[in-house]
Order: sequence, then C-alpha cells, then structure tokens
Amino acid sequence: MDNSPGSVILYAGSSGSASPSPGSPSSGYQSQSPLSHSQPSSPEEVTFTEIGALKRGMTGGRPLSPKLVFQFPDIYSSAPTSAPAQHTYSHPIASKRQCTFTGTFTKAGGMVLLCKVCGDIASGFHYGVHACEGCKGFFRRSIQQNINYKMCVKNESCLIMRMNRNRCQHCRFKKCLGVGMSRDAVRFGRIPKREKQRLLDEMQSYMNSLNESASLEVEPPSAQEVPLSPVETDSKEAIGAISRAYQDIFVSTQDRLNKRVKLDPDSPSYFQNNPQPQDANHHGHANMPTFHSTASVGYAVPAARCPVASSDKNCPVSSMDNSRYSYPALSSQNHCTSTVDPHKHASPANPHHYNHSTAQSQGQGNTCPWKLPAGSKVLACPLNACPVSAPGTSSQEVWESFSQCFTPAVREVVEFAKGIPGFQDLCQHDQVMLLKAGTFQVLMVRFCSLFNPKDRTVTFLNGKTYSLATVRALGMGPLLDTMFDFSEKLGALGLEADEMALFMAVVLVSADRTGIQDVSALEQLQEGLIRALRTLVTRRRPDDSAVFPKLLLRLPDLRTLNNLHSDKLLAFRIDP
Amino acid sequence: MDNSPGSVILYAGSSGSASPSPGSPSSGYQSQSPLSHSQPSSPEEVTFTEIGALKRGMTGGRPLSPKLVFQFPDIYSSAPTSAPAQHTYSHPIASKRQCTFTGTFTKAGGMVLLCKVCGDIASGFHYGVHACEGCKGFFRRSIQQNINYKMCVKNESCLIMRMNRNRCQHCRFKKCLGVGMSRDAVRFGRIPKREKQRLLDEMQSYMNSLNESASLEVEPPSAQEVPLSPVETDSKEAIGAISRAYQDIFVSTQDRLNKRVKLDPDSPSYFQNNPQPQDANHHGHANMPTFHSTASVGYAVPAARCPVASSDKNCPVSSMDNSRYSYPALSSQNHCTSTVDPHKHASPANPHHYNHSTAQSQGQGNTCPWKLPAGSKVLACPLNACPVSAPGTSSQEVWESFSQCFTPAVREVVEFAKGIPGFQDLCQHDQVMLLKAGTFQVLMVRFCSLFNPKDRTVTFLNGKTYSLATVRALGMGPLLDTMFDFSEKLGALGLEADEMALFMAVVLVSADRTGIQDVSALEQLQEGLIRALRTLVTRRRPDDSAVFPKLLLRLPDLRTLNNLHSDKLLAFRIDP
DNA sequence: TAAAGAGGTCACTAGGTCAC
DNA sequence: GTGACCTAGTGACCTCTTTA
Ligand SMILES: [Zn+2]
Ligand SMILES: [Zn+2]
Ligand SMILES: [Zn+2]
Ligand SMILES: [Zn+2]
Repeated sequence: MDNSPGSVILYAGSSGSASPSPGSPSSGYQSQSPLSHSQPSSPEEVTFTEIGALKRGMTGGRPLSPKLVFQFPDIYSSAPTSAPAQHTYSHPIASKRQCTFTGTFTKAGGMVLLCKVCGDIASGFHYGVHACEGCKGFFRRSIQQNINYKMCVKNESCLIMRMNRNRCQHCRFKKCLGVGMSRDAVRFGRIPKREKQRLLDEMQSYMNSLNESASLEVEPPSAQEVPLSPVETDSKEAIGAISRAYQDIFVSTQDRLNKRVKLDPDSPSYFQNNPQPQDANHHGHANMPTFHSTASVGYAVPAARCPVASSDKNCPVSSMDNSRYSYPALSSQNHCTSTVDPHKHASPANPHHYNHSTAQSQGQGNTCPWKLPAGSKVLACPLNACPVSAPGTSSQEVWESFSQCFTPAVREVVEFAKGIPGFQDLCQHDQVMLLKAGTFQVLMVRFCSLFNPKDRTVTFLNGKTYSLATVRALGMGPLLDTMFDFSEKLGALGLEADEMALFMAVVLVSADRTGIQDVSALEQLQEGLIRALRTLVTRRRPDDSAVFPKLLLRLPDLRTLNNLHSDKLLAFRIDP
Repeated sequence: MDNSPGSVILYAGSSGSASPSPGSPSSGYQSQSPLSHSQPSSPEEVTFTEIGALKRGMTGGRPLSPKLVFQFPDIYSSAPTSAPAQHTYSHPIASKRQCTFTGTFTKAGGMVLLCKVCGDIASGFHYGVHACEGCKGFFRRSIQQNINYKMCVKNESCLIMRMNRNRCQHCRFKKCLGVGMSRDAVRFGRIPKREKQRLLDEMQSYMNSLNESASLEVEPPSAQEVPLSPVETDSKEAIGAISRAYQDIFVSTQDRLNKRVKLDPDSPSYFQNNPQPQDANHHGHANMPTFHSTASVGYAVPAARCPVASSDKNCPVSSMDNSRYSYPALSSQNHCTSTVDPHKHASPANPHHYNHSTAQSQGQGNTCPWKLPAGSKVLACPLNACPVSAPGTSSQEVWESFSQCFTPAVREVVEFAKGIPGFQDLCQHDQVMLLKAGTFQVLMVRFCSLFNPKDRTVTFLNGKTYSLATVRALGMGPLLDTMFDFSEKLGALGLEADEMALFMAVVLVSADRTGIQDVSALEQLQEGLIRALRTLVTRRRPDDSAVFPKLLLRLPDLRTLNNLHSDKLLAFRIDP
C-alpha cells in the first residue's frame, strides 16, 4: 500500500462524483493515488477514502471503487464511535481518555471514517472532529443559538447512535462536546500532507494489527503452590493468609471451573481455543432465521436463548460469531481464531454475505456493519456467558443472564476480601464501599490472563476465544485496548501466585476512597499491605527493584479501567 | 549563536529544504549557523526557525490539535497582542520583553516566527509582515477583490487568534492592516543581509533575556545533600533538568507574571488580580474581545462582568507563588488572603469584594448558591477568575472567559513537559496524547496548595479564598472532597521542590496511555523518571521508605480526579 | 543562481437553505 | 428540528517572479 502523502483525497460527495441518493452523507475523502497532479505515482496504489457518498453507494448507488475508505479520527479525538456514553471530553485540562481510531469497512472493502458522535458515516472533519452531516448541523445549531436542551429523561447517558441520535438532544450535544467538537477546533483548507500521511500510516498499522491474529494458547493460570519466601515476619503472616485466600478462593474455583469445562464438551475450557468446527461459522448467517424462531418460542431459559452460549455445534447463532464479528472487509486475513478458515466465510461469502445483510439491515446503524442479528444485544464481557443475546431478548433478560454470570465471581472477591487480614476490621460500611469500588479491579487482575496480548485474543468465561478485532467490533473499543495493555503489563512482571494474591489485596484496599468513613484505618491497612508487597516482591528480585513500582503503577490503570468499564456497563443498562 | 548575517534562514515549508520530520522544527526558517556543517560554532547556537510547515510538524497536523484547542493551540501563537502594530510577542514564559520579535520555540529549541495577525506559525514575510499562510491568503483575497466585509457584530475589537481568526473577517482584515500588511510593503527576493542580521540579533537578545531571567530567579534546586552514585548520574541530570523547568516555568512565571501585571496592561489575564480596576477593564476589553458576546454595552468588559473577579488589591497574587507551589498543603499559611468567611463576601456587605460587581449584578454578586443571582452561571474552578458569572452572561462567554484563565496554565504545563528530558523524544502524537491526558493531573499537583485541608478552604487563582462549604454549595461535591483528600495526602508527604517537580513529571508520563503509539518508549521514559524519583525521595529519607510508595499511590487518585473533573467540565459545557 | 514571496489552485469546511 | 445540498470562503501547496 502506498502511504505516500501524495495521494489525493477525493471528496466524492460534493464534486458530484457519486450521484447522491437520498439519505446519505454528502461527501467523503477518497484518497487515491496521485492522478490529478503529476506525481511520482507509487507502485502500489493506496486508496484510502473517507467516504461521503459511501453510504449511498452501499445501499443503492453504484459501489465505489474498491477503496480504502477510511476515516480517520483526528489525532486528538477521543473514543471510538462504538464506544457508548463514555463522554470523552477532551479538554486539555479535562481530558479523560483518548482513543484513536474510528473507522469501519465498506462493503467494498474500503474503510470509512465514522462520525465520532453517532457512528454514522462521516462527511468530513467538522468542528475538529470527524462527523456526519447530521451531527455537524446539530452542533452548529446548538452553538449558534445558545440552546439549552431540556434535560435528559434518562441518566444523561444515552448511547448516541445513528438510529437514535435524535432521541435525546441533551446527550447528543454532550457527546458532541465529549468527542471534542468545538468552534475552536475548526480546521479549514486542505488536509496538510503531514497529517494525511499520518492518517494513512495509522490506517496501515490498524490494518496490520487487525490482520495479525493467531491461534491462542494461554497457559493455564499458575496454580502451583509457591512456597513463601522468607520475608519479614509481620508481613509474612499477612502474605500467607492472603495467598491462602487466593488459592482457596480463586485458584480452586478456577480449577473447578476448568474441570467442569473439560467434562462439558460444549464449554471449552477457559484458555482453549474454540474447537468448534468451522463450517458452523460458514452457515451462521443462513441459519439466523432459525434462531429467530427459536428465540421467539421460549423465554424460559436464558442460556438457551443465548446464541453464543448455546453449546450446540449447530447452533446457528453460535456459529455466527466468527463470521459475524470479524471484520468482513478484512476477512482476507485471518483475524478470527485459527480454527476458522477465513476464506470460508470471507471470500466466497463476501458478496452474498453483503447482499444479504444489506437487504436486511438497510438503514441500520452502521456501527456494526458486519451485522448482528437485528434486535440482538451485545454485552461483550468476558464473564458473560452470552455476549450476544438472541434477537428479541429483552435487555432486562440480558442483564439478568449476565448477572448470573458475574455474581459468583463477585462473591469470590468478597470472600477473598474477608481473607485479607485486617479487612474485616474495617467498619461494615467501609468494607462495602471498598468492595463496591474495587471489585471490578480485583476481577480485572484475576482474569487478566483471559486477555492474551500476544495473540490479541480474549477468552471469555464461556470458553470461547475471540480475536481482539472481533470483540472490538462489538463496541468494546478503548476499554478493550486498555485491558489488553493492562494485561500485558501485568503479565510482563511475572508475578508468582503469592505476589499476585497480595497485589490483589492491595488493589482492593487502594480502590477509590470516596465515601469511606474511616479513611485512616484504611490507609493503615493499605500501608501495611503495600509494605508487605514491597518486601515480597523486592526480596524475591534483589536485582530488579523496578518491579514494585511497576506494580503500583498498575493501580492507576485499574482506576481508569474501572471507569471505562462502569461507563460501559452503565451505558448498557441505559441503552442496551 | 552565530549572528553573522551569513547564517541561512531555511524555509523548509516551501522549497522543501529541510525535511520536516514530524515534530521537529521542521520547516520555515531555520537560521542556523551558515553551515551546520563546518563552522566555528558559536557558544550558543540559536536556531531560529521561521516555520513554514512547522505547524504541521509539531502536531503532526494542525498545530497542536483541534482538540487541545484550548490549550495548545496557542502555545505557539502569540499572546494577546491586542493593539495593532504591537509586535511584542510575549512568550508565556518570557514575556515582558520589549522586542519586536514575535516568536516562540519549537520543540527542538529552535525558534519560530509567528504570524503577526493571528499568532499562528508564520510561513514567511508576506505583504510586509510575518504572516501565516492563512492570513496571507486572506489578505490577498481581501485586496484583490475589493472586498467589503460585513460589519463586525461585536465592537470591532475582536481579538484575532488562530482559533478564531475566521469568525470575523472585518476584524481580521483590520488587524492585517493594523500590523502593517500592505501591498506596498511587499519585499521580494532574498532577505537583505541587514534585515537578517536584525532578526537574528533580536532573537539572540530574546534568548539571552530568557536565560538571564531564568538564572536569576532560579536558585539551584535545593542542595543535593546525598551524593549520587555514578549509576544515578543520569537520574541526577534528569532531576536537575526537571527541577529547572519547574522553577522556570511554574515558579518564576508566577513572579514574572505578577510583576508584569503592573507594567503591561495587555498581558494575558491570569490569576493575578488586576491592580488597577480601570486598566483591568481596558485590558479585558482589549484582550478578550472574544468574551463579549454582543454589541450590547454592558457586555463589553468581561472582567467587569465577573462578580468575583472584580479587582481587589489586597489579594496579591504574589502571595501565591513560590512558597505555595512548593509545599502545598503544608503551608496553611501561604494562602493569600485571610480566609474569607463565605457569608462575609456573600453578602453585599462586603463592598471590598463586590463593590464593582454588585452594581452590575443587581446587588447580588453573591457566591453563595442560595443567593446566586438568577441567571448567573457557576464554574467554580480555582483557575477561573470568575467562578460566578454575571447574570445574563451566555454560557459560551463564560466558557471562553474560563478558557482564557486556564490557557496560560495549560501552556505552562506544555512548557514544563518539554523540559522533561526525554519527553520531546516521544513522537509528537504521543506527546500530545500524554498532555491531553495528563495536563489536568499535573495542574492538580501544581495547584494542590490552593486547597487547604486544614482550614478547609480553597484559594482561587483570582486570589479569593473560599470555604469548602461555599464551594461545595456551588455544586462541587465529590470532586472537591476528593481534591481535598488528595491535597492533604500529597501535602503530608512534605515534598521538596525538586521532588515535587519530579513527581509532576512522573504524573505526566503516567497519564492514561490510551491512544499512545509508542508505548514502550513512554514506558521507558516513565521508568527512568520513576527510578529517579525513588532515588531522590528515598535518599533524602533513608529512614522512611514509605514515602515513595505513597507518592505512587497518588497516581490512582489523580486518575480518579481526572475523571471526576472532566465529567464536571463536560457537565458545565452541556448544562451550565 | 538561489532564496523568498506573490498569486494561483483547489482540496476542504462553516453556514445557510429548505424539503421533510 | 433535522440533515442533504450548496456556496462562499479558507489555507496548504505549488508555480512564477523578483532580488541579493
Ligand atoms: Zn453523527
Ligand atoms: Zn439522554
Ligand atoms: Zn495568521
Ligand atoms: Zn469583529
């Protein structure tokens, strides 16, 4: 691919290239290799298109030439489209998190830049953000007239998507600001070469990262009994207790789970590749309808209604996941698990696949162009046995089902907490607060091995393994990336079981203190645990004093993860 | 630096001389010694670059990003040069200099010339003035077609800056003429030697003055008692550099600013109180035209419209500087004003504070929520000179006013970041991302002394001190509490200035990594800084090994604060 | 002859419009 | 109100001209 900034970005919409059919964003970038100007055309022609009329092209208009329609969020932009209500306000002083990429593929295999606000196809870079015509206009009106939209009827956390963007002005405006739209950010004139170059580069690397996918093989969590090394006496006891709790509660449980899983052919073990036959994937789509009917029949058993969880190999939905979740446009590469032959569902299926879906999901939110069954809800948490619900499942049901999945895990954290010497000496209230604030973080540490940074895969507790791309496609952009990062960093430290246990304890007592009554007691506890952790870690690695600080540096990461995660959950609860 | 006119001014932008590597003082002039190759290099080599494409290079696109808008956009642009023909660029850090020189530094330490009109990076000497491409084009069009721009909607006194230069053609053109653009002033061909010499001299003296002030005001970071082992030499250097940056930027700036306030009515408003009410008004008027929304008379002077910001001599900002910044929470004394009883100034009875505003705000001028003037908006950030707006101020105005307040602070953080050894080696993109994610956190540390946990008061940068209750009543609940907690904890550690500086650096590089491209480079930088911090802190307190971990534990707090804060800001933006 | 700016070019976007 | 289209600009680059 030619990344030379020499390529030109056509603006399809305006110049009247594509015949604008109704209901589509006007224009779009279309970077193609230099034509207009005499330029040393590069060997490989890169066509990168930030679509405009693309949408039209998809639904009715003539298909754009196979270009890489791709939209690039601006460098400073924030969370990916798919990301829900996590307002990423990017004020310098207020910045929360940023993210990079917001694009998806066109049916033709190109990439499109999406509206940062609603996920619709972007028509350009408006007010500092890639946005669609709708959001652009909306934002303009919002700032022109000094509008104060009436309060959100929900919790001010409406997920803004193309389909529902007009439902809550308050939240839409909030999202606009959140992604960084601002009058001050306006950019006129042509895109600077340098930036274009950057865009292309990023796109390139994005593609690469998507492509890089491999089978996964995660070693089972070390359940070994690690003899405690000689440490300071006071710490030693604590360490012993905590390690024991860890072993008893987390490791044994996991073993149990693993065993159970192994006995159950339908539920592959935690860390194994999904052995499902490939052909299942292939037929996924076709079988959908079947599933629909099934779904409509019985509501009784949530599990049965869960496409992914349903263990039947023939389960249409279950088989759908790979083909469905992976990026079709990229499917020439294998970004799913190794078990799936990409070409099987990719190449041959492509045309049909798209035709089919196009017909079906015409005008559907294109946040997920590769199509989820209409009406299905996504709750892509690794703890969720059923990340993608059957169409028609109510959000309440989805939530309850999920709840059943995570409850045991939460309970275990509570048990673990009790095993931390001193924890129970905190007042009840503070214990609860701490658990509320810290449970996710502890779980994140506990299950961090589910994220395989090397292969870029995640293994869900239902046993299925998905590629990063797949899950990302489900809307888990920044959160997922952050989890991977975390997992990688934590993993790199090579902690032993007891260290991990102690670390978890530290994580728990280091959770956000908001609402804690007796802070000093907590601080004391924390201090003791941290001292113990330092001792343990440092003694064991006399040569590497960097491990301990590094470990502590995971705490901020966990906070951030915690925020991202709760935003995500909240978003789901509010707007599944 | 070699001032011989023999030096060349490279114009990277156009002729493509210097290949502007992203993030380097790429294009534009680059006055270097005649031959970067063989030359009796002078003691100090000034590389002054009148950039062309520099802008791009720096951000990798637009000047520091649309998103950073509020902050970075202007780092490289001029400080409010209100009056035409006044070309005294005031570098945030170095202002107060009286030269005609209008420039700032590139990341590499070179210098850039800025557009006399808008402060963007100049691409050359156009129509008799250093101007950016935009203003050049604008002026050309203006004179070619005999355009008569439609009248300014405000008072014909719009402050023209990069961000808003397109908002009022009338004023932009006026400014063009004002700074001397004219068809008659065009200068063709090479720069005359004499001219070049002049430029170089100016730059030189500018530089010198910078160095001077720095060395004068900065006493070497506190005595380093403990000799560092050879291994730690590099750390030592880093510590030195960072401490210096800290002193130069955060501490000295304060002093300079304070002094300058009296001398330069045009200086950007910061937290200093305007000593002279009248000038203040004038000043505000001249410098922040942006503020005024409409032509309506009463709107002309933002400063005057701010009940809280109304001038008040007895709150010398000077009381806020060094001591305060160094050891924050410890000095419950340093706060400038004696604590103000909320009710005291809440009531009109305190003419001292509100005489000015009361008149305007219907006898309210009240900070207490329970008596807020109807229609006034609250933006209770300590950096905000005007936490409670006058009734009738539009939210846009309030925001812009606030923006003016924090911009300098943000800019300083950027400067500080540049002073961190290794920071500038990160790619531009990552630098920006990091700054975006970390600026607030750095500022939180920097200004944490504004929070006095002992007295439960907060001192705003406008010099006013409020009780916790007061501010809480303004709607700053949990955020405020968390800030106090943070301040208390950080203060309790009793850091010295150099430690604080280093900690700030760590804070910055420990910001959320989302979107970072070269994570490993960052990690490396982080690791080094943390090591240095540990060394410094630990050596100085051989007996207390807990300080270091405690310091690291502030990082999660900062993350949380960051989130709370950005939520808050966002909330304001949406629903003022 | 090369440095350096005027103008031209045209990729791009803020706003205005008006059918829904 | 919303958003697809249109228009008047805007400004990043490039070519052409002038000057040391
Ligand atoms: Zn949109
Ligand atoms: Zn809403
Ligand atoms: Zn300009
Ligand atoms: Zn104006």
